[in-house]
Amino acid sequence: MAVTIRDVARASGVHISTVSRTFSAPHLVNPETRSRVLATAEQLGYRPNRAARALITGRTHNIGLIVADIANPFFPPLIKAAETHARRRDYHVFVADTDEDPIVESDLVHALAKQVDGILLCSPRMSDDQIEQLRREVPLVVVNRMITGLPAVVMDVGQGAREAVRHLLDLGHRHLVYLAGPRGSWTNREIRRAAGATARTAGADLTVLGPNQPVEEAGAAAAEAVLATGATAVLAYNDLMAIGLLQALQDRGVEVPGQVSIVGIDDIAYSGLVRPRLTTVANPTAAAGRTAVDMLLQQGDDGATGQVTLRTDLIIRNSTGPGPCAPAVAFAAEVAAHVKE
Amino acid sequence: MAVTIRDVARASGVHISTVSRTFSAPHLVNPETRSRVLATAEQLGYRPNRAARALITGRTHNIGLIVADIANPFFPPLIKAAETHARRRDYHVFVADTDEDPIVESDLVHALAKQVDGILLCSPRMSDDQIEQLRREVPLVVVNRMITGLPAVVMDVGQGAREAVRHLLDLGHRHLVYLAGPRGSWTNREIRRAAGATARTAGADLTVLGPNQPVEEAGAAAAEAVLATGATAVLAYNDLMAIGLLQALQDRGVEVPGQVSIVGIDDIAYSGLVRPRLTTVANPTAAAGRTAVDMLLQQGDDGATGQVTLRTDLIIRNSTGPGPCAPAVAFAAEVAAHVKE
DNA sequence: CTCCATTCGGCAAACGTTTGCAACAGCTTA
DNA sequence: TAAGCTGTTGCAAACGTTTGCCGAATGGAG
Repeated sequence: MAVTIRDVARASGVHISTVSRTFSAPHLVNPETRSRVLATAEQLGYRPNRAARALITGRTHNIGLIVADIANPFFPPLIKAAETHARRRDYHVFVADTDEDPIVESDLVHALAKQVDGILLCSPRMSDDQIEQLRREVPLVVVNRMITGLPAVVMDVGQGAREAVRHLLDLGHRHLVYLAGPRGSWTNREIRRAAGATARTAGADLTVLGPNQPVEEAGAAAAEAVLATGATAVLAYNDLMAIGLLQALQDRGVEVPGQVSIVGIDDIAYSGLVRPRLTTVANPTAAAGRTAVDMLLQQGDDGATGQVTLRTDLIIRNSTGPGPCAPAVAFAAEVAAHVKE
Repeated sequence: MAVTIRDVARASGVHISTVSRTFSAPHLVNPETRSRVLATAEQLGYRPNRAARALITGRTHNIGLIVADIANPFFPPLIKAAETHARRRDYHVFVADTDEDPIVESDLVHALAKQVDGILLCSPRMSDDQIEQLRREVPLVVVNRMITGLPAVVMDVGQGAREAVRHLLDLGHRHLVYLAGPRGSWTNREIRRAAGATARTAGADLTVLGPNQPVEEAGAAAAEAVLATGATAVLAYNDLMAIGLLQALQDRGVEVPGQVSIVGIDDIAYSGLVRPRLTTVANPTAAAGRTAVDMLLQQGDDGATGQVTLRTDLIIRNSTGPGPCAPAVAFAAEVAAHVKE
């Protein structure tokens, strides 16, 4: 059916091993022979069969990429970057979607394990233990989760959350809400901790609302609860929820940022589309995808299991504005300036 | 290293062929033996090696999914649906991104051909000839493109465009713009043709602006050109461009839909987020993904090469409003009503 | 008790590669 | 001139499965 190494060998009058070497170890074959083989291969339209190659070398040149939800706009840039980067290194990428379900996640790792050289686990919802377990089956790199001893690339969302809270504090907000993300999310815990600590240090209140599914609807559904807390500023687990909340508040006649300020996280492509434009913490998702691929591919060579942290950036747009204590804050700043003199 | 069929055979005291049959043809093995084998397999953590299986059966149980741009919000729902659907049928999905480049597209098909049982080509940018060519290398199903003799699932964007134009006409617009999509896009040609015909029949003007990359920036960049035409309504190749245009117009102080009406196509998740909410043609992308997978998997069985057309729906939101001839249209409608009586 | 059909399981070839080993030619070196 | 390289090629085993074929065992019919 398909043209194999054997056909090429016959057509160019050499042994199949020579053809094989022409492709996998060119320096071992005479340049003249090589070009002859290459020519006939080209002419016959020969393409090496990766399955056969994988069988003997044990390397499939495939990697798996498991995400919670392909349709969540946080992931596509990461997927795209990872895929493009992997392809440049001659790897193909299986993409799979767990629908936020840890069971599916674990099943997927098993199912993919034999077909790939490694798996990128993005924002996993499994327990640390489970991940440790799976790790013995197949090389793993986790994204957006820190597990000791496991190679990981995380976006420093804690730093971003701190900056965001400080920004709100500086604006004169004293009572904040953290609109939490899904149970099992490492990112969620990080944000919560960082935001809580920053608020506490400043003597401000932070109410946590959640857990929630990381989708727009959850943000919208939380509107009442947010208003009930009496808080004047909200940090949301992600932009999707922030946008949902933003629109639900607007529908209720609540002004943003007039009455309530909102900060999202991720800087998805559409956070700049809503009005007011969303203040948010930008995540370097594309860089994360590329870095994760690199780490996965290097893992084979040495046993290096680094953990890379990528910095995040607060992007101040128009969904945040002065809070009730803005005058006091301004006064304090002035005093501080005088003291400095 | 990994546990193979041989290990299971040894551990359960049967021949490897029996183990193989236990998995691939259970009815051929004694229930008692079968459960024993299953038990040891489970205990040893045996997972069949798909590469080896593929080598002998010729079926990889993988499919390829090639899209122009993963980060374009049109695709993720399609990818997600296809992946989930495929997995339910025990297939894994390679996802690849061509960056709108027909060369990359063709290379990708070649590269993937030997590793998959078929490829889903979504919104391909190649020429019909090239696709016909590739088709002989690997089973293909194209999405959003109609090529005679080739299995395809298309969303009836022509119908959607007609509805959209009629909607604008009914609102009293007489001079429309079609903000075209990328060269090589079948969808683009369809929309253009349908919109042009509908406008012409009604004696209205339709100016085509393009081709353009199907991204927000292109929509924004077209703002001046749109205004220069003097048109009062715009149909855009996709929501991304429509949104870009919408915001660029607003930035220039042009009221939407007061001065210019805008209709998008796709109904991406974020078309409802902008203000005014975007009137758009909803595409059943998830259904398309599932259908395409089904067609691809059936293709092996029989040689059926159907072409499925999925209907689209005009969703009227707030980016479209009355045009300059609204009174005349209303009068005509009234006359028509009287005539009917 | 014999014969036949049926069920089950073993044997071995095959899938398309890679790769260690050996063979050979043509050199260089001593 | 012998010995030893170096560069190039062929040979054959191996990777983990599937599957056509065959033989053994079992049970029922006659």
